[in-house]
Parts: sequence; structure tokens; C-alpha cells
Amino acid sequence: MTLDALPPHQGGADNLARLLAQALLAGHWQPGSTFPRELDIGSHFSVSRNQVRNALASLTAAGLLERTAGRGTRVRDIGEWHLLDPLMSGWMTGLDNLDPQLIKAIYAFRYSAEPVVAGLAAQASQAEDIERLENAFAGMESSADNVTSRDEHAEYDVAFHDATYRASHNLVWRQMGHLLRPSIMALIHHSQHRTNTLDDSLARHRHVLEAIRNRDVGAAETAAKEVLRRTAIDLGIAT
Amino acid sequence: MTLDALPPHQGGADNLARLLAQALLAGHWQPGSTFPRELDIGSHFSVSRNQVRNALASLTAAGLLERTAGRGTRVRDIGEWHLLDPLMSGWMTGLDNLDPQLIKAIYAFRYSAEPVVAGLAAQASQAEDIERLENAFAGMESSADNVTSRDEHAEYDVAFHDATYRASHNLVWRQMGHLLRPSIMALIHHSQHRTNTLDDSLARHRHVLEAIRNRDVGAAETAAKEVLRRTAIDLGIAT
DNA sequence: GCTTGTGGAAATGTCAGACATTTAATAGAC
DNA sequence: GTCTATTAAATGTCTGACATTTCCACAAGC
Repeated sequence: MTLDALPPHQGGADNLARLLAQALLAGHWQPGSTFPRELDIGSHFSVSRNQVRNALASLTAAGLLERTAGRGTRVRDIGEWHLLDPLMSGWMTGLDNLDPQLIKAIYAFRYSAEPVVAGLAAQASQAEDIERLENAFAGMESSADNVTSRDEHAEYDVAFHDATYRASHNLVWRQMGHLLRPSIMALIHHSQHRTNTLDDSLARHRHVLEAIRNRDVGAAETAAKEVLRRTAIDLGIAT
Repeated sequence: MTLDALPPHQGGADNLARLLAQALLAGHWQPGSTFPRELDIGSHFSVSRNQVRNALASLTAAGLLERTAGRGTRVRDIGEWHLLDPLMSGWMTGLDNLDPQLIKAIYAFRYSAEPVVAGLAAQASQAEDIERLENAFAGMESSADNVTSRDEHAEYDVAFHDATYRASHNLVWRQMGHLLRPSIMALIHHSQHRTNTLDDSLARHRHVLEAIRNRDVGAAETAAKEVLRRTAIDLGIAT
């Protein structure tokens, strides 16, 4: 794989890092293969070696690359990637050609984790949390009728899930919610393309909201699982 | 807070980053306060500005600091920290004076998550996973009788939990297991100091192992919860 | 032939200095 | 007093040189 297939560079070391990371996330380089040298990257994108080094440092921190003096830069295996690194989360936003293996893994994680989070939210939520959930749900409802506001609907959907994680009132789960944001967004767009079941989806979200509001832990867990189940079947994870 | 209270510097930018990060994790700087300038840090530890910048870049990536040109470096609030960043995990190893709020949050997370993971392990585990669990458990047993092998016992305990996360056969959960390693270790040491219930702890771990081996999801969840419950009560999380 | 050592090439790592850019404070004009 | 221009101070960036590590080729010695 060469650098020629990559889109042009807009400027800034962060941008360069995103560019290279997304190419790696899409599987453009074979694990174990050698990554281009600093000077080659610099001359190709017309940036200083400094920016290249900063970008590569980010990719290394995220576990995508492995650098050793004298040997060069190697592409690490997908199992070594730091999927929970916020950098990764940022790079995955808007990337529609993610590795299917990765999508499946992240979804399986959500399918196991989100019911627990909803249960915690039912226990720990406070007035402001309920308000956030209600606002997000209202947004989902109002943007469900016409087709033009599809992006807006996705935003509210993500906001609903994020509010659920926040309502758990646990620092770790809350961060997890932030990290999952891009993959949740990707999944929403993915499933909206294929199914036309907005009303059903709305009803399932409503159940989660009401269970949390009623402080019914068991109902919240069940409802959260129901929200995710249809897509899980689509992806071949649940039975 | 000044730099004078920090231990001396051993060499290497990673080491400097760890040093500063641990000081922040221990709460030596007030959130929102101003962090020392690059040149001051450099002259204090006798390192080049480059190393300082690299170290500060790591801390910034982990959400500990916020840097803006012209203004300086500010310490971010604990809610902004990237607790799931592998860097954090590394810095937290061997740190015995963590912020209590943080310990509690991480423990609450484990208390909610680990049963689910054990359940997944009961579904997805394969021969090699069972073997890893058995080896870890055997190590726990053999190092339980004498007091001299306390550290060895902790190692096997951590290995047992790590094997559980691995057995879930989910990339995200597996990473989570790695990330939790230092806090699990800290908790083990903490509870061994206060309780003398090694036999009881062993029995509870054995239940987890057997439930996973028998592919009994419900039993695995219950057993995992039981392993964590006593410590949860100690920390004032569960009732 | 096999091992061992030695040299050089090539890559990343480090340093030092100058300069650019951003921000906040300050002094001055009106 | 308020607004504006200047200045100081901090982080950000570029550049060139040098250091260090790794690998490979080649030759010496057993």
C-alpha cells in the first residue's frame, strides 16, 4: 500500500493523523507490514517532519503503529488497537467503511453492556438526567415524521443513548458513552438505510425512558435490550 | 503546588510523563489551576524542552491537561480525564494514593460489568480460555497457604480476572480487562490488608470457574457478583 | 562451511535555536 | 471610562544537525 491512494491533506498535524488513522482503520495496510518512512510521508503531503512525527506519535499511542529506532514503523494487528482510546473514537466518526469485524465487536459489546447501564440509570438517575432523556426523546419524536430530518433524528438518537450512560452516574460508564458515540451514529445510519421501522424504534426507546423514570431496574434492562435486539439480529450477533 | 515536592527524574520522556501524571492523579494540583510552564519544568528536571513537550502531549491526550497557545497549561477536572486511556492505566499501576472518588467509581463499574463479562465467558469460552482460568486459579490456591507469597497471589488473582475478560471473546471487553488491571491489583492489595478471608475468596473464584466451564450463564453472573460483593460492601457501594 | 566481528546504510530519536502565533495585560488616546 | 495599540509571555512550529538503534553485507578467523 502506498500513500498515493489517500485523499489530500488539509493542514494541521491532527488532520494528518486522522487521515492516516482512517486509512489504517479501513484496512488499507496489512497488519505486520511496514509503514512509510517519516521523510516520505512528509514529502508526499508537503509537511514538516515535525508534523509527521506528531501524527505518528498519536497513531502509536492508539496502538495502530509500532515504531522502533533503526527498524522503522510497523502496522500492528487489530487485536492490539486501543479501541477505547478517545483518539480512536474521534477518528472513527464519519468513517463508513469500518472493518466489519470491528463493527460486530463493538455492537456485541453494546448489546451486553447497555442493559446494565440502563439498569444503573434506573437506580441512580436524578431530575436533570430524566430531563435530558425526555428532551432527546422528544427530539426523536418530532424529527421522525419527515424524511428530510434524518440527520437530526440520528443526533437525538445518539443524545438519548448518551443521556442513558450519563444517568448511570458512573465516571467510567459515562466515558464509555462518549467513546461509543461514533459507532452508535454509524449503526443508526446503517439500520435506517435498511429498515423502515421508525415507529417501532420510537416505542422501544419510550419503554427505556419510562422504566428509568419509574426506577424499575429490571424493566430498564429488558427495554434497553429490546432497543438493540433488532439490529443485533441484522448483524448476526443475537439469535 | 510546585515541582519541588516531586521525586527526582530518572530519564526518558515517558518517565517524566509518568511522574507528572501520578502527581496529578494523586490530586497534587487543583482542577482549573495553572500547570508549570514548559521551560520551568525543563530547567527543574534538567531535560530538554522537547522531552517536556512530549510528556505534556501525553498528559494532554489523556485529558489531564488542557493547553492553549499564549495562555498556558491548565489542569482539567476529574470528570474530563480519559479513564479508559491505556496511558492512564499505565500511570495508575503501583500508585497507592489514588483519589478515593476514582477508586469508588472504578469499583462500581466493575461491580456492574464483571458479572456480564462472566456471563459472556460462559457462552463463548473455548478450551484455551478454560485452561488459562484453571492455571490462574491453581496459582491462587498454591500461593494461598503461606504469607510470604502475597504478591504472587495477587498476580494470579489479576490473571484470573484478565482470563475472564479474555474468555468473553470480545475485543472491547478484552481491552477493558487490560485497562482495569492496575485498579484490580490495587483493590486486591487493599482488601488483603484488611480482611483475612482467603479461603472464602478462593471458593468464590472457584464458583466462577466452574460456572464458566459448565457454560452456565446465570451461575457465572451470580458467582462473579459474589466475588465482588464483599469488597463492595467494604467500600460502601453495595448495600 | 560456520561463526563472528566489523563497518556502513537507513531508519527513528533527540537536541538546540530561531521564529510564528495566540492570549492576556497594560498603557495611552479620545 | 472606553476603546485601541502595544508589549510581554506562553505554547506551537520549523529547520538542521547530530545521536542511537537496527539491519545487512562482507570479510576474517576457526
